[in-house]
Amino acid sequence: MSKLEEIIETAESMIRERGYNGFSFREIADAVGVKSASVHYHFPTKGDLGAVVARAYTEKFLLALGAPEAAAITPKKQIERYIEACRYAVVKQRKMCLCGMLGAEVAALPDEVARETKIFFEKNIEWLTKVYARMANVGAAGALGRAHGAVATVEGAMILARTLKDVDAFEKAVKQIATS
Amino acid sequence: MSKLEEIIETAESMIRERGYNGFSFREIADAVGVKSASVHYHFPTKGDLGAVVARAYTEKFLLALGAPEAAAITPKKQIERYIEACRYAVVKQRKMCLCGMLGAEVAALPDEVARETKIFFEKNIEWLTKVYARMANVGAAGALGRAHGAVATVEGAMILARTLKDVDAFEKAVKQIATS
DNA sequence: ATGACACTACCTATCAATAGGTAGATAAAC
DNA sequence: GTTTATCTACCTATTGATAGGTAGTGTCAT
Repeated sequence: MSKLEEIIETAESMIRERGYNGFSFREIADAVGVKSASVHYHFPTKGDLGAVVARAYTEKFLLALGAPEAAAITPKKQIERYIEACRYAVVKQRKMCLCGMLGAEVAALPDEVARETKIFFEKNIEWLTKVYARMANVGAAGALGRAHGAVATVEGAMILARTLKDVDAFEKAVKQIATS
Repeated sequence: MSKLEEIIETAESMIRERGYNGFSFREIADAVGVKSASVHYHFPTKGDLGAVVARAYTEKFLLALGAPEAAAITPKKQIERYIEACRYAVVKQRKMCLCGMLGAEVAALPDEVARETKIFFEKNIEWLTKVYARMANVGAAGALGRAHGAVATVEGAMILARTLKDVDAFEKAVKQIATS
């Protein structure tokens, strides 16, 4: 892996653990094994780095979800897949969702980072809305509402699990979306 | 209002806007009209301040909710009151829930602040579980699950509304808890 | 094939600003 | 005359960021 990729990966990990204001160029440089000036070479400002990390995360996340209109898989299974992606983040990686973290801190972010964070949620809602719309008993407005509810619940469930130091809190919280 | 009270109030406001790592003693001092050394007089360390702010917030929040076993009010109305408290925070005050913010950043917090944040969620879940348990069609396990789901959804809904700059996203997201 | 040049990705060294925190003086209140 | 709440002044560490140097790689006209 190139130093550039290592920087992005390390930054993602640090933001997901301690937030945007919880890491520094020097910490990333130390973790990667370069000097902080080299991080600035790739990303002139902290906002540049944050925006690239957020965009890469969004892309990776959506790729893992697959196409929302995939006929080979039931919508219910797709919702379970969505939850599974977040479960992996909080249970296995023991970290927040990157954009859940950035979303909480949104008022403290440079514009370009806030913009990418917003896009993450817009695309999540778009994906979930399409999936819910495929369900038999759900109308257009209902799908949109359920999509908002699902994103919110999953993000909140991650906060809950980490704060309570109890991964089962995540399971309890998301059970509603999975079974509805 | 005493300077001490002003410091606590200002700290709460700043944490809810930009997070624990998003404010400094000097900013609080400037906002209150004292010197940063005077803030240190009341709160020797940042952790001391954070812990007091979190504890005060929890107390205030629970007081606004009232007793969970209040027979004069239906459980459904109590859930609506819970949502209303959070709606006020995000729609009127345009800020995160203090402990939603701290919960996201929990890995970056001093122990004493993380502890108070955890207590906030434990008490929220306790309150909601008691309320849900009063509902006719809900068992003990169901009440606990619904309580976790409600806290998570509400916290996530606040993140969503702020990031999307759309207060209606909060309404869409919490609609599920209100009508279930 | 070779020398000149430019580009990439790092480096050293440094900057001004800000961070959390401390020591000790002061002035009013009890 | 002790306590309370503030102040001035300062400390060390860290922050995001910049300037300028360097080693290795590739390109290209001669």
